[in-house]
Amino acid sequence: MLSKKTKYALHALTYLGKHRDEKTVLIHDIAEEHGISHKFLENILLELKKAGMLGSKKGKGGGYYLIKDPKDIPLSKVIRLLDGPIAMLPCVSLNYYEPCDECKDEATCGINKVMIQVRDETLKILENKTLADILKT
Amino acid sequence: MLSKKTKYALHALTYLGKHRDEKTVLIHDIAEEHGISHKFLENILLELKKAGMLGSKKGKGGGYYLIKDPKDIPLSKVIRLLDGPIAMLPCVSLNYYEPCDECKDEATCGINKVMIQVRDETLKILENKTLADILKT
DNA sequence: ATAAACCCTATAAAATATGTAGGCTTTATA
DNA sequence: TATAAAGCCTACATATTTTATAGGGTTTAT
Repeated sequence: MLSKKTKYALHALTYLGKHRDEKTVLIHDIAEEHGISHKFLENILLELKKAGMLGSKKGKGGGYYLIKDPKDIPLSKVIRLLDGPIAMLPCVSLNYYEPCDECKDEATCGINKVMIQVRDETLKILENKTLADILKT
Repeated sequence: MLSKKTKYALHALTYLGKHRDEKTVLIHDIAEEHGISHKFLENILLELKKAGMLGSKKGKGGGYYLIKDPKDIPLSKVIRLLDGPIAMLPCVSLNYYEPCDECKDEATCGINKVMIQVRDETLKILENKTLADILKT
């Protein structure tokens, strides 16, 4: 399951996407809209900023804004940033690969094979669906 | 990511599948083969038994054995039993549905829509792939 | 000068996952 | 029939991760 961090990030991005006409949006407003702790969300937005998805303006009258076109923010990127691996096993993760301790031989592991399939089908969706798709509805 | 519990369960089932010729298999042997704590695995096998996948024989000379044909044990069943929901969000889980706290309206939530797709593609694999498929390799 | 707002790091609290302990019951067999 | 082997069961302990909070720093409009 996605962590709250990731869910909050997705909601925040959605909110920002819906308010692109405004110059900036306050953390406070996003937090209130979705009943999220202000400070917790602050950390999340900071991460999104560091990852190059958001820009910010400091000081009075400041706030956050989308720095990219929503269609250029794939959901996979958001999830990986906040949650880490998308794959169900470390041994099939493309971005966070690690061998499984309990596995004797990856090459002949049937579990590995199935989870590669799951990973590929999942990524097929999450790398192609973007913030723009979420904003449509 | 799958929990160790689930991974251990899958490995244990695989082991049992590979030793169907023997009447029973000891927890000890499975634990040793994969470097798993004996007592932890004991709890897991008990769950698998209660779920009707395994049978056991008590007392001296006892042990566990597969009670079903491997092709009748879909991976989705094992994962759901040990890990719970397969879906990425509670609001799209078929077996463990719950609304998301931070979501204002599920019907118009774009995140929800995408995650339904991911769920469906994932289940298409995990409900059709069985222990038998894992045993093949 | 002041207040509003983001920036940053550290810590605390809560939840979950992982692992242990220990006694109980069942059963083969010497 | 005593013994040892093996699963059954429940509760507890530990470790890890997630979620949240705290508090001061920096920037900027007015």
